[in-house]
Amino acid sequence: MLNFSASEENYLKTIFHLQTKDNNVTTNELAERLHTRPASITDMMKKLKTRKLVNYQPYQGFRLTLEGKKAALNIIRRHRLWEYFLASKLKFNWDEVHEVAEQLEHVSNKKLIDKLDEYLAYPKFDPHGDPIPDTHGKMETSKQISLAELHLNRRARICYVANQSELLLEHLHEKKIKIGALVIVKRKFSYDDSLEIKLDNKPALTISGQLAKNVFVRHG
Amino acid sequence: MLNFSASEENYLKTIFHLQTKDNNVTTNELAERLHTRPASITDMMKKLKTRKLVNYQPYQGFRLTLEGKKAALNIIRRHRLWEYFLASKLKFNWDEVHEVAEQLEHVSNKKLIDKLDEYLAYPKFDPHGDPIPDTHGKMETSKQISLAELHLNRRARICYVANQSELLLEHLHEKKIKIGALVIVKRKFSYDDSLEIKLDNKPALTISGQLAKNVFVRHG
DNA sequence: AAATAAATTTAGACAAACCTAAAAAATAAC
DNA sequence: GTTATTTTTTAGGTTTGTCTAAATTTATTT
Repeated sequence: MLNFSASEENYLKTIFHLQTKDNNVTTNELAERLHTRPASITDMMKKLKTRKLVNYQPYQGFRLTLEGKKAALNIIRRHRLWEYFLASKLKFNWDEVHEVAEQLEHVSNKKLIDKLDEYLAYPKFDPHGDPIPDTHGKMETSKQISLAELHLNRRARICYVANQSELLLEHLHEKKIKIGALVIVKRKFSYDDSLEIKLDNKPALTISGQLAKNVFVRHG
Repeated sequence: MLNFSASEENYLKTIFHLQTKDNNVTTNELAERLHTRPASITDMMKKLKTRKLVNYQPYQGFRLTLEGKKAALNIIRRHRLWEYFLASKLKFNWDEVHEVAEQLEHVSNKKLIDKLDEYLAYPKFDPHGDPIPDTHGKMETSKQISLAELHLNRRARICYVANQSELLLEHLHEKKIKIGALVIVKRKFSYDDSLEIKLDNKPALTISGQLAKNVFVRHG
């Protein structure tokens, strides 16, 4: 595996997140995301092009080559493994892990990451619900979403609860909402963002938008 | 706590290790230790002086200010905590941890380090037997002695290995001599300074005086 | 299709952290 | 106490990754 500077890694990772099947990443888009200036993007694209990590023709935007994608997935693997570590072992809140992982991800030592992965028992998703690539860059294709984002009548399973305050946990207990339960959203009330859901095919119940935002599910 | 570049941190840490009560650190000394050129040391000393981290008068060598020492201890704390983590949780060999910790130590986030410390149950010594500073820079001072100096039949624990050459480390591995092991010197042969020792109450083995001088223990 | 606006690139500069080669200071040798 | 040697510093240069301002290309209006 080649070696990259922290800067190069941030570019690769961010291009990966921005590029889609049919849309190249643009200079301005990337500049904004990286809190840098368009001129800096152009500079770096030239460099990444000579390293064969991006395809780039002036004024045409850019996308990762296969090699670039491989590198990006490796960086994302590190980031998400550290996020998982921070949340599960060090008891960081899920909304605090990203910032720290941004730094840890640049420590590049294959053995470290593979041993960390093993230590964490090969987790498949990070605390935000994003899939963690394995050593070969392969990962699950589903993403964890909040109950508030779940479409009507789609079957999903509760897999995570964010912001685990005393009050929230008590409320969940009250409503008998548990990790692993099958859930289907039956109605959405845009007036107050509350939802009517069914849990494990039991009678429907209503929950607040507040609550729905903190309960996460995965399709399937 | 102020913010330092990885480079600055390496300088601070290394000055801390080199400076003694009565001897300033010299330019060449530091250059050799950091695998850099003397001219680069001078450059950096000027910078660290304006930041009030070292006392430095041209041609007179340098030493850390109180502020610089505080910073150095913080970096050493990070380094040794990561070493401990790598050895105790990720099952790295104790002779592999240094290299990885050299990278991890530059991730600066107080909460991360304090939570790591807590997670590791506030270890007092790293896998090489060096004491780990606490949040305030305080650490154990207990005197280590070499195995060669240990009295007959006194129980002690192996806590440190000096002169960590490839050969020495390999030899230790061969003899299954590990940090943390309980050791008792059973006989001393003045003919060649070799020793007969017991490790963790397993059958006695013989080691050379050469080796004994490089293996350090702590009573207890 | 010409004019205007927006996006992108080029040109030139800067800071950090290193380098080499030459000069200066301190130390050691005679 | 000069001279020679070693150590340290200065002067000037390089690379990486950033910047601003100006030029250029592409896209949008009218």
